[in-house]
Amino acid sequence: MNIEQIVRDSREITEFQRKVYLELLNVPKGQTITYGQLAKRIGCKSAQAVGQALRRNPFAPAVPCHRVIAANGSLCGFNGHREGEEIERKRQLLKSEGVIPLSSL
DNA sequence: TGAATAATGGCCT
DNA sequence: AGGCCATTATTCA
Repeated sequence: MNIEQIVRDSREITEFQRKVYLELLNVPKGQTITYGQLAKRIGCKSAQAVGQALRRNPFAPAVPCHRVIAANGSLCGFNGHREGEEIERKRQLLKSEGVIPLSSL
């Protein structure tokens, strides 16, 4: 089963969060998006709401939350707020996708 | 360049 | 209704 179907079938989340996850899945690999841009895409006016949705996201490893970055191109959230070995692992994953051109170098 | 502050909008308790 | 947040833009040092 695809993650998208799981998101659509999940009623444990609000429509707003659903849009966030779907839009996030809609982001092509190797392509990053800021909270503001993602929020705007789903018709939201606040990037914080998107950040909250990702933070509360029940599909943590399923959704490519690592493709979402801050407006200044910095790795926020998974690398800026919470610290852990798994976090660095995601950072490596980002590099594998072509993200992080010369910011965290 | 980096840190701190104010404003914004939705979600949770 | 109040508080929280994985943000953003602006300002100060």
